Amino acid sequence: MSDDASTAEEIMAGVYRALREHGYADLTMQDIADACSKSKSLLHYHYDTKEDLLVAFLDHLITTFERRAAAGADRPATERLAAFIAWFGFDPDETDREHFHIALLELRSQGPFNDRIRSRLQRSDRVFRGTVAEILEQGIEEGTFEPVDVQETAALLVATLDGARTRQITLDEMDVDGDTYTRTVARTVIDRVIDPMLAAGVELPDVETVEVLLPRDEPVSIAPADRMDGREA
Amino acid sequence: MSDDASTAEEIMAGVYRALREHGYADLTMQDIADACSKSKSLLHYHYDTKEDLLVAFLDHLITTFERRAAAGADRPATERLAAFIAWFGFDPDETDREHFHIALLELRSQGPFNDRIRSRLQRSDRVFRGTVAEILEQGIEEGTFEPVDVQETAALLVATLDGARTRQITLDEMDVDGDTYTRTVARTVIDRVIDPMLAAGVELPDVETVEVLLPRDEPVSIAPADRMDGREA
Amino acid sequence: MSDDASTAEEIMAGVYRALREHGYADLTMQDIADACSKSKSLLHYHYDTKEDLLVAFLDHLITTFERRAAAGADRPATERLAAFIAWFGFDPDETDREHFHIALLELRSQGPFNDRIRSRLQRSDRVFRGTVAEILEQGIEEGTFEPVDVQETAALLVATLDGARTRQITLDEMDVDGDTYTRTVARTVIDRVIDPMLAAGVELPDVETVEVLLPRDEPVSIAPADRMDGREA
Amino acid sequence: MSDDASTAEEIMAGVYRALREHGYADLTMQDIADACSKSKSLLHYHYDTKEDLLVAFLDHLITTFERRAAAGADRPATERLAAFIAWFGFDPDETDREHFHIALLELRSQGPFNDRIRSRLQRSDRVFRGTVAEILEQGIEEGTFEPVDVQETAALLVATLDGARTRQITLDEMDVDGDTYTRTVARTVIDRVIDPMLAAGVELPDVETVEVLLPRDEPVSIAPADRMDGREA
DNA sequence: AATGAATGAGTTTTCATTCAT
DNA sequence: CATGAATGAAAACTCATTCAT
Repeated sequence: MSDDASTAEEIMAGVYRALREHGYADLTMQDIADACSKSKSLLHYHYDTKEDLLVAFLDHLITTFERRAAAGADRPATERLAAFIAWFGFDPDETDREHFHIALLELRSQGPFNDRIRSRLQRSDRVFRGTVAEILEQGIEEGTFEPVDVQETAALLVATLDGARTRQITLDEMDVDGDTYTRTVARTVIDRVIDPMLAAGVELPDVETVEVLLPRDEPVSIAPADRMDGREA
Repeated sequence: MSDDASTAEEIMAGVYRALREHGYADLTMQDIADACSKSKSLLHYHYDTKEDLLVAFLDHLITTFERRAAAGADRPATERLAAFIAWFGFDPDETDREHFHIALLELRSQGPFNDRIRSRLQRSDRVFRGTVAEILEQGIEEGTFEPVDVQETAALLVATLDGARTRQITLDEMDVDGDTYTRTVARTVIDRVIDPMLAAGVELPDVETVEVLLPRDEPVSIAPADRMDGREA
Repeated sequence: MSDDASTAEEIMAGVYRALREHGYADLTMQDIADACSKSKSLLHYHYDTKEDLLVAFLDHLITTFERRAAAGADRPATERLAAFIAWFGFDPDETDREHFHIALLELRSQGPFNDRIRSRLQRSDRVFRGTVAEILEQGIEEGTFEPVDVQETAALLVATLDGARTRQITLDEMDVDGDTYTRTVARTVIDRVIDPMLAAGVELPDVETVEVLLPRDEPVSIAPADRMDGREA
Repeated sequence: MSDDASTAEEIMAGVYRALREHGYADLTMQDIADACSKSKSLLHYHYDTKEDLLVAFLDHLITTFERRAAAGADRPATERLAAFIAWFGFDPDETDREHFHIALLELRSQGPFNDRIRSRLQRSDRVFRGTVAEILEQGIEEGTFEPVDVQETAALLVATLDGARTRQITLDEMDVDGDTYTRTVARTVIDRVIDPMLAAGVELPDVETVEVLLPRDEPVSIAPADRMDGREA
């Protein structure tokens, strides 16, 4: 299995790299093949069509995120929230993080036109908002957060952080007062939205130093059944 | 010139329609030609390359927005801000508004890979944030807004509204508690961010009923220089 | 029109040549493009798919035959029948004739698998048998043929001549007693089937010397509407 | 050997089935592999190339026919001739019979382009015509047939029956007066060609009820030498 | 200004074949 | 014997762009 999984993983890594180098619109099977040092034919051996491959990649991307989010579930709510915000904009391994968002942004532009991709984007939205909502609920139970409408707040936070991230990526290096777009917006949303929500005496850990979710390079094994379906019996 | 302008306008309208029907990645010159009932050759007569055409279209899109924003500059700040928010998510002519955002979203995915497009996206960001910042300054001067960091607040509002809009478009009909994503987020941002910013006794006009920017169909003439110059630096 | 028709004609001639050089199974669009000194793209400009092109070609082939058959309709029945038989196996321009049959044979192998091709083959069968049946009826009316079952006889003659022709083509130069397969069979079918059908004193003209249908190279104009449907308006 | 033969037989059966389902032009090794529930690799283990496999299949097809024909050699000539005709068009197990002819028809279209296939088609022609010729000679010796040119008559009969069969297969369900093409033509050829050839008082057994050649399912062992030798001269 | 015809470079996909196991 | 993984070569088809008119 380790060998099989490795091929699938190499392909996923290839999509990842190719996607951020070329963008969705200019992404060719050849680009992906080059990015993982395999042949185009092999990609088609594992995934019937380009779309199948990209859909599998989206699934992979989201599943990876889910596992990372789940991995921090035992920490206090304030730390988890700080980690979530940090993941959007303060990761020291900026490059790696940015690539995740670029990949998602690129595929996102296909949402309005491709049902299969849209259904994955919807899943990713449920995962994002669900994660934040769960953190908020935990905080309210713990007494560290004032009671607020959890769904609305989650929607606001995700929209804001995602919007900031998207703008930063697409505009590249557009700074506000010498800081990145995402950092500026994240700080402001903490000041204006999150701090007022915290119970008296509670403080959000510094998003600059909080440990971001999972260690970055934990291998996420790809279940062959999920996305490998060569044509032969 | 009226005739020239009309052809250019028809082409721009064609790009607009083709872009939301096919998306950037699958947009062909033929799609655009079909959408404006012209021949591919004619598009190439006016714009040397497909990229030239799309860049001209982005310029057109942003200029149109600028004029609309400028047109409301004589209204009070609270009304202007309500109108800006409404433009993102409460326009009764939902379809038309959505198309603007789809068009922008599609081209945005090219930002990281295309300098010419990115420079236009940067301009559009300056226009968006600049408009909000100017409204905030006006409100502070008028005394209807408490003094806040104008740049930060503008960045936050634009990121939030844009993020919500983007998610709504790409996810299509993902609702939060029976409302659209954008509406939910807009209401929440008003509650948590804008209302606390208003001076005592001041109220934001209802975003559901405020008049949204400019009349939608004012013709925006397209300067020939913008579209004929072939490659730019 | 002459110019348009010329392009369509050149393409048809290219299919004709490519088909006999490569056979249906190994026929590529490139083969056809080479055979008419055009680009593959041009073929796709005029015909959306390879299948469309081949279907158009079959239509062209059958229509051409129909016109040739119709052209001899004023001759006496015995002469027409002799000409029909000669067309199958005694044409002095053997090469040209053989190509028609090779083309038909190749496409025929697709009959059981392709509805559109099969419907054309059915049309060609109606034309072949109809032509013979009409000749027989004319002969019976003229009194040169004994009354026979016209449909059955036409079916027999077409099956026999076609079967002989097919075998000759696929076996290549399989001779019976130093004559070609088709010649042998044609002579035998004249002796055993046709001669007994002739009225007393009537003789079938010599199939070796009778004039075969139409002059071979009359241009058959191809109605653009029938088979040209580029995508542009 | 029984096990070896069984694998080879399964493969031959696979070619048979795949050929009639997909046709020669669209026949892939994968189709054949699927049709015999084996892997592509196994096919290549037994036959170096696709062409080798198809040539072996043709050999198999013809050998099978030969054995069937030989098996009836002790019956009277009229019965053998009726059985031969019946085999073309009156077999109660119509489906099975039709598949033989489809398979042959499909490979036949390659005759003009492939020497190895053509040589097998020539062999099949010799077998067919030889069988009929031998029957005719036997009949003449027995005194049931009038003396006729045996070669010519055999050529005529084979061409006619084959031509009818081919048309029926490629046109599918083209009937003449409510009967199948082959039946109509077979009846007519009996009336016009065979009956006049019979000695006075002799009658051809009813082709509808005569026993057709061999029992259909006798296993035909495949000589290993035939299929293992790779390319032949 | 406008178009239809034409093309070259490239795209996804297919497929016979090979190879390691 | 038998298979799954892998690949190179080629297939149909696409598309931005050019050109003659």
